[in-house]
Amino acid sequence: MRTSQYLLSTLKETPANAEVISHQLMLRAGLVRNLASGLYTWLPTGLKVLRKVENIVREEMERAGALEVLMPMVQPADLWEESGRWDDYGPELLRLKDRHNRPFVLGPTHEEVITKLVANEISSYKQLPLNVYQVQSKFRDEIRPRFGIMRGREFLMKDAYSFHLTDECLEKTYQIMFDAYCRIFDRLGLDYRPVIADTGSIGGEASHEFHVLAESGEDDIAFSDASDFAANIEKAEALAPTGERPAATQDLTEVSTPSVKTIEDVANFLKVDVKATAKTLLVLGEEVKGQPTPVIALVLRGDHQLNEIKAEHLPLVASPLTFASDEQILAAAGCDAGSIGPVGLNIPVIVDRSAAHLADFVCGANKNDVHFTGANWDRDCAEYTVADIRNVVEGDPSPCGSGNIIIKRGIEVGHIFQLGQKYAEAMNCGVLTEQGKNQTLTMGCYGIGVSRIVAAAIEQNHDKYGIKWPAAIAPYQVAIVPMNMAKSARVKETAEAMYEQLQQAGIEVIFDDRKERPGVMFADHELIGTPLLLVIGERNLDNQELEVKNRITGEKSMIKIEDVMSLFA
RNA sequence: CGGUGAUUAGCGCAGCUUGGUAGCGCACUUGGUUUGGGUCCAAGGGGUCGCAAGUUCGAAUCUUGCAUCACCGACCA
Repeated sequence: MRTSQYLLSTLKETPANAEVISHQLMLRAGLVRNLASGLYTWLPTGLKVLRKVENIVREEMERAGALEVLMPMVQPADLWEESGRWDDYGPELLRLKDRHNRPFVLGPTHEEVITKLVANEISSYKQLPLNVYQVQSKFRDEIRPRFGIMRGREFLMKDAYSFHLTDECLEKTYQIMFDAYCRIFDRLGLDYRPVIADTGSIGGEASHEFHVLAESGEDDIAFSDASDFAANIEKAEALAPTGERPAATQDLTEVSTPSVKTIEDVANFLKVDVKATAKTLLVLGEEVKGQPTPVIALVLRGDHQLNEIKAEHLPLVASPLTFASDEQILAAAGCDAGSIGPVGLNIPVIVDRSAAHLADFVCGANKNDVHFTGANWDRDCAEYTVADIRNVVEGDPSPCGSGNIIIKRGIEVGHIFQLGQKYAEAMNCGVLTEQGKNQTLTMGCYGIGVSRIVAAAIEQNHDKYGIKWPAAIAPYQVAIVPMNMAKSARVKETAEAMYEQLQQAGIEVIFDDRKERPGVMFADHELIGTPLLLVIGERNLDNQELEVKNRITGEKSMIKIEDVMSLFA
């Protein structure tokens, strides 16, 4: 490609509303342009990268035995009613109507469509297992799109779905896909980790996420410092403290704590360690028909934070997790938030394992501006259950039994699930077995955020000059940068010949034939991140040499013109 | 959904306090100059000042409403 015939679209200045480095560089290098919140146009350079990622994903899917299909983005609402997700999915699901006033959705994912298809197409166990995938645009009406391509509303996703007669067969395919995902991220040249994950709104049993490690990631990942253990913090188990709970030594005592609200304030005011306090959060319980909404108390050690995912998985607690309103708090506890405690509370109390290990602790007294000191479980509050409801923190013992927890940020670029029969059952998707009996299929599903990978790759590979693409996804492998081509016939001839030769060899080459000064060309190609620059200048032509600059290592070297092709061997 | 801030040329911004019909840098066009790290000079083109209403002889500027965009928060006991 000649730059004179190309849409280079680089920017010198960083657009004001781009926050993270990948978003800034994608705009400056002319990869994407914003259309509206969370919606982007891919420019030629960006699209080349996107397609490369897509092709690597596609090759590995084919190698894993998955079959490519393409499903519609617009899906009839009744499919979603059949699966139950019309009600469950929430406002991220964009709903719309056609001219006949029939309801549709813009697909955020395709379990319904594929399960319906398989229910219609597959009728015998002999056709199983089946694994199909597509690379297609998804639409999720995100509450807050941000970080450019990273959390857009419309984005490119590879989604695969597998269908099986037995759980054993599903597990086998799950492992094949797990391995395929590792190969994909290896080939992409990314620093990534597979982590144990929660299944979220998709539903199902076993699940792993694949995270690209980066400071700007939106997820916290808990690692063990002594083993391979890695889990999304949503899922990382906080173990109970070891040993017996210390015995009570203090009497339960009311203390006045006027206008002291937060747990830090209480600890400071009473001159105790936050770790010796318990905080009590009121959330809504699971509705029982014909009765007022129940309120549940969750008790945590003062320095710990509630894990909403763990909490909403508890049978008593409503899902999604909803905090009680001020009125509901007053009705249930007889005081305002800030003075609630488990002692004498007349609602179900669920205590985190660490909070349950406290003795002589500080907590609210269910009277405004009053707290207890010297509170003790069983003696002062007998009715409670213990559960793991907090986030792990650095230094906690790892749930794998070896080492301690460290926490890093990650960008979720892949997620695989063992779904089980949730959709197959709802959509009546089954086959005849060898014994001639109808059997519901069991499913797996496997997603990769193709467009998000482009942003994640930049987060991991950049410097102050711009993007440093891993070779596998660089838009061009090499750039020809001629010095003063307009004046030097020799430079022009050499550059043109080099361009011709590289093109003939099938190498993706961008030839900067603009009438620009060298600095402009260098800056542009460094911004775009082309891995190799061939600098052709008058001063080296007497020796039949040109300069090779490596964008990744920064190394410069001279090479004979006749030897250039050896760079691509 | 809550909070904060922004909206003036493709991009980055000034002008607004104190109302008089819009400016700077980059980018773009033309001519010249320069040519191994974002040259320099000159001349140009491009804006319903987010939208709507109001105040006023007169509104980018003051008032009100709305919209859009961004960031933070949605963990508060």
